[in-house]
Amino acid sequence: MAAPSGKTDVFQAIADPTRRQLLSMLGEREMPVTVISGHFPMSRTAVSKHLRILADAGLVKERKIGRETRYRLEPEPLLELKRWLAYYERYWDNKLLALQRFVEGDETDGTISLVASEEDGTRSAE
Amino acid sequence: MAAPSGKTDVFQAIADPTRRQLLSMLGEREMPVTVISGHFPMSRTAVSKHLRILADAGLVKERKIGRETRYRLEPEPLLELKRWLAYYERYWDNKLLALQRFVEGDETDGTISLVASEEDGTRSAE
DNA sequence: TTGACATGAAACCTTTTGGTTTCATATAAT
DNA sequence: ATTATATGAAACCAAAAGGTTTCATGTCAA
Repeated sequence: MAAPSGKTDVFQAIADPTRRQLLSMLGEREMPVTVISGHFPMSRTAVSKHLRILADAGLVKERKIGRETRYRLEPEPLLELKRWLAYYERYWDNKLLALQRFVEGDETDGTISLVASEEDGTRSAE
Repeated sequence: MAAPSGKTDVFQAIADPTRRQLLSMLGEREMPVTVISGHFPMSRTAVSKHLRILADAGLVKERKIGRETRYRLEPEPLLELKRWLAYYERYWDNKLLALQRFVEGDETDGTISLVASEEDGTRSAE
């Protein structure tokens, strides 16, 4: 499960479904490893390794209390994801996209005409 | 690079930096494989496989024109990511979070008192 | 002080990933 | 008709990922 190396990328960190579940679970409340791993079908050690990866990505913070280590969500690194995603917002209100495809459609064999996207039934010139 | 199997998860798809770069490149304009791969330090075949993964995730659409295949961005699946991320917005304007940590911070002696989760009834107050 | 918890580190194993090279096929160009 | 281009499929490979089991260490409870 990834060398315990430092600094994992946030995209990488959230790629795994188990880790996403961990995040949502730790968002609710801070929890020690044993309790956390009780919710998963894998060994405690495996969960522990996932937690390390999340920690390396800064998505989770640990805090020792007596003999147990509690983990909690640290949402800040998700902002990077948010920023990345923000770039693509421009494609959702798809005026730009429609225009772009119109232009591209032009320099081909003509088979493609500008069929607009699903939610824009208005405009399907032919 | 993943068996050419069907249906790749979008989180998985964007985990790879090369694939993220592909997305941004194909957002600009539709392009054939050879041109695309010219921008990457790896073989054309490798790029082609990345494109297949993106296509499996629905993030990219292909269209054959003569002997070439052109790829373009299909942003729609990113909405899943957006929705996922939206859940964590609540942690950024962190009133809730602050309160939660205050309560948790109270039981630093290791005795878990009242904070019992839905499913871990096992460890309730004593 | 002895024993039971909680946890991480190590070593190990199997499957997936990201990449390569070689080959086959379809279309274009001469 | 023949050759060149564009691309995907196959077979192969090394490294990373996701797990497991075993062991060591630190802390709490009797």
